[in-house]
Amino acid sequence: MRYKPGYKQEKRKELLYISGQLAKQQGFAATGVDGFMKAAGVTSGAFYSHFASKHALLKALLESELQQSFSRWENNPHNNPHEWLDFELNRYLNISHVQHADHGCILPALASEVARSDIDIKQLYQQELLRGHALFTQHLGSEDKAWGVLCQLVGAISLARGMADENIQKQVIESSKAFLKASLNV
Amino acid sequence: MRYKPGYKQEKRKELLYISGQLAKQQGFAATGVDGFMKAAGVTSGAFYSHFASKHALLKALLESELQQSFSRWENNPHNNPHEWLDFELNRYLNISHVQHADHGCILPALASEVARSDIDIKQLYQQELLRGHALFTQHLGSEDKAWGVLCQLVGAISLARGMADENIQKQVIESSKAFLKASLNV
DNA sequence: GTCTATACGCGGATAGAC
DNA sequence: GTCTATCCGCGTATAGAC
Repeated sequence: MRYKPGYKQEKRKELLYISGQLAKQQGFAATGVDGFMKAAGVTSGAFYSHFASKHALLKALLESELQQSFSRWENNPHNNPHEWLDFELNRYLNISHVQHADHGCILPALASEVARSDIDIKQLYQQELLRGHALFTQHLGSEDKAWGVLCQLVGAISLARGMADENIQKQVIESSKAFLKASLNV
Repeated sequence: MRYKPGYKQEKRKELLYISGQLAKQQGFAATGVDGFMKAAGVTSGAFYSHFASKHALLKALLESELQQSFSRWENNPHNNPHEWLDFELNRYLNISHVQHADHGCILPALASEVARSDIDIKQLYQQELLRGHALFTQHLGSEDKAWGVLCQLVGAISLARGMADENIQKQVIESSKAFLKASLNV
């Protein structure tokens, strides 16, 4: 065998990482298989030895990215609710997240593409998001607040990314952050 | 002349209306010029006598749809802040809006496509959204609250649309609504 | 496992008849 | 103003050599 055992698994992870960046930046549907693979330094022919179809890539991508998001939330080092929330808000609602979608959360980047996908994509998405919601509920002490914060985070980044001026982008996320802090007396 | 004067303008409005529904449902980039025109009962050749390019259609679409959203907010019949907000929340955050994107607000449907568009699209988007923000500020008495509510509305619909089960969709928007009502003591 | 080459369809846009 | 026909590039996916 010309390739080490375990090579394929590592290569797959690498492809997912690079494709994830590109999908978040340019959109998943808008990027061709050629584009994804060119960014990873291989050709489109190689793609199909890792994924059955482009649809399969989207599913693997969502799973990988949502699990990473969950991990980040889980690894928040703070314990008391106030500090925990503050840490998340500062990490999520900042100008760098608005301007560099490729290194950001997949939720605001691909929400509308998931909304237009078929049922198995939505089920995966829902399942992972419910895990996130449970974690937020645990820290915020309320299911409503947990959804409220999640929706606010996604909405703020989504809206800010459409703005032409950086100052307006900042205004949106800073207002959103202030609104959340005032709303959650935790 | 075989066509009445004013015909072209009316036809353009009709094309915008139908294209808007399709763009919100399927995505703008994902729908071809053929698709838009087929829905309107004409062929792709006719398209180019109304719009210079597909890009020009997106711009016209955003302008038309955002002005409609603004009009809806403006025509809210209530005057006192509490009733005004209640009316908006009930209109925006309901299961029908989640499930029928084609008749809904353009913000959650095309936010990510605007984020990936060029500067003149973003400038138009920003300009119209700032008008909306000013209106919300006027009724809520706070710029932070106005952005907070706008972000929450967009985020809630965006997240809910990715959910596989209707019950979870309802949970998201009802929680979001409850969160907003609790946060805004207007 | 990755490469090149290729089949085949769809996308945006234009030309010319009516 | 709208139609049909068409150019050309890009997209997904497959076949076969290495």
